[in-house]
Amino acid sequence: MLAPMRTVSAKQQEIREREQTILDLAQAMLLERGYLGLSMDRIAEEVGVSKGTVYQHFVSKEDLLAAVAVRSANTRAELFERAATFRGTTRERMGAIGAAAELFFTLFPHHEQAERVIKSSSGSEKITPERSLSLDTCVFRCFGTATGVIRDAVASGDLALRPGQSVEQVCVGLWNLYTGAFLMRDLESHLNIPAVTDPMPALVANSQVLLDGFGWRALSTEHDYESARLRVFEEVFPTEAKAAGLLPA
Amino acid sequence: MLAPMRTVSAKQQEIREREQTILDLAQAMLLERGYLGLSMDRIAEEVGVSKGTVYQHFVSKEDLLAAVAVRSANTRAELFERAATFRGTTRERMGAIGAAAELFFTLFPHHEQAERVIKSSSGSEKITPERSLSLDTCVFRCFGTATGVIRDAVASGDLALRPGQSVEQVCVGLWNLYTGAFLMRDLESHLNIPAVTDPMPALVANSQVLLDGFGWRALSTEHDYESARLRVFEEVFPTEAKAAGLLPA
DNA sequence: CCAGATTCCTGACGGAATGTCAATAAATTG
DNA sequence: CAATTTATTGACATTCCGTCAGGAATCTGG
Repeated sequence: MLAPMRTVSAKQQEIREREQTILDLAQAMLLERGYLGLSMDRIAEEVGVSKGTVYQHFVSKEDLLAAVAVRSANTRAELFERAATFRGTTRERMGAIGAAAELFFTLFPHHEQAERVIKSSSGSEKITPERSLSLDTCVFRCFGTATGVIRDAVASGDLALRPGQSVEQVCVGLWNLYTGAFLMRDLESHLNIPAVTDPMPALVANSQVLLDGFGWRALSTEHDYESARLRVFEEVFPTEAKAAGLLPA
Repeated sequence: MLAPMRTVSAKQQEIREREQTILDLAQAMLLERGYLGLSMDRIAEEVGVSKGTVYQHFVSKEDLLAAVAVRSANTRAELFERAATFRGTTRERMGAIGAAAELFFTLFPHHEQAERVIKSSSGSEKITPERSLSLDTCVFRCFGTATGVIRDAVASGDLALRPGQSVEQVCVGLWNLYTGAFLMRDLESHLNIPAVTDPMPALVANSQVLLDGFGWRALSTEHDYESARLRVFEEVFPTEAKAAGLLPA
C-alpha cells in the first residue's frame, strides 16, 4: 500500500521538480540573454533530458515563458495582498502596495520582459488557455487588492473623489506610473539622465505626488511617508526587502 | 551633363523609395503579426526584390526594426517641439506636449512594440550604431523640450518645486505615466476593466492630477484644461488630430 | 557609342532553432 | 510477472536568418 504510493509520488515529484528546474533555467536565460537567447535545445541539454520531454511540460516556447510569468505573477499578487494587511492609515496601506511593487520589480526583473514577449501579438495563441487565464487572474487580484484599499479610503473619508473620478482611475494611475518606470529601467537606463538611470527614487516621489493630487489624506506634506515605507519593509517584508537590498542585511 | 545626373538620381531615388516601402511594410507586418510574424523573406517577396537587396538596406532584422522606430521617433520629437510652441500658460504648454504624446501613440501604435523588441537585450548589438544613436537622440529631444517647458514654469513662478524635487522628476513622472498607459493598452486591453480597456480618458485625467500634485498653477480645479486640450488639437495639430480621430473630420 | 570599372542584385546555401513523432524504455497495475 | 499505460528519446521536417560568389545593371572616361 505504501510502497507503490511512495513510488508514484517519487516519479510525480521528480517531474514536478524538473518543471521547477526548467522554469528556473528559463527565467535565468531570459534575463541574461533575452528572448532570442532562450533556446529550447539548450534548456533540454542543461536539464539533462531530451527536447521531447521539455515539450511534454510546455507546448511551446511561448508557453514556457508564460509559465515563468505565471509563477512570478502569483508572487506579485501575494506580495500585494500581504501589503494590504499593513496596519496604518489607508494612504500608508496604499504606500505598502507601492513598496510591494518595488520589491517585485527588484526581485523579479525578468517578469516584465516575459510578459511583454507573451502579449506581443501572435504569441498568445501558442499558450495553454489555462496559463493565459492564470496570468489574467493574477493581474485581477492585484487590481482588486489595490482598489480595495482605495475604496476603504473613500469610505473612511481620507479620499474624496471629485466628479468623474473613480477608484479605477486612481488605481490605473499608480499602476501606469510604476509599469512605466520599470519599462524605462529596462529600455532607457543607458541614457545619461539621473532620474532615468536610477528611476526608483523619482518613482517613489512621483507616486506620492500623484496621491497628493488626488487629495488623499494625510498629504505627503503633512506626514513622513518615507519612514512609513521603511516600516513596511521591516514589518511586512523583512526577508524580501533584505534580498532586494532595500534593507541592510 | 543633365542626362547622367538624372539617371544617377533616378537610381538613387529608386533606392530611397524602396527603403521607405520596406519600412512601411515592416511597420504594417509588425503591427499586424508581431515580431515573430515579421519575416525578411516575406518582405523581400512583397517588395519584389531578393533578400540580399533587403540586407543591403538593413544589416539585420533588428536593424530594420530599429529603422522603423527611428522614423516614428523622429516624428515624435517633431510633434513635441511643435507642441511646445503652443501659445498659452506654461501648464497649457505642458498639456500640449501631453496631447502630442496622445497623438503619437494613436498614430504610431507600432512604435512602442518596435522599441521594446529592439531594446530587449541581445538585440541591440545587431543594430547599426548610428541608428542606435539616432533613437537615443530622439528621446533626448523629447526630454529636452519637456524639461524646457518645466523650467519655464519654474522660472515664471507657475511651478514651485519643493526641496528634493527636480525638473527631471516632473518630466520622468509624466513620461512614465504615458508610457505605462500605452504599455497597458498593448498588453492588458483585453481585461474587462473600463479604465484599462480604454485607458486614454484616465490617462489625460491622471496627468492633470499629477501636475496638481506638483502644485503647477493654474490647478486643474481653477482652469478648464479639457478645452485647452481641444484647442491644441485644433490649432497646432489639425490634420494629425483628424487622422487620429481626436477631432471630427 | 563603347569598353572597362564599379556598383547593385540574385537566389542557393549554411546554420540554427522550433516543434513532431514513431520507436523505445520505464513505470504502474492486476 | 505479464500487460498496459505512461514517459522518454533523438532523428526529422520545417522555417527563418544572414552570407556570398557569380552575374546583371549602371556609371565613367575616351
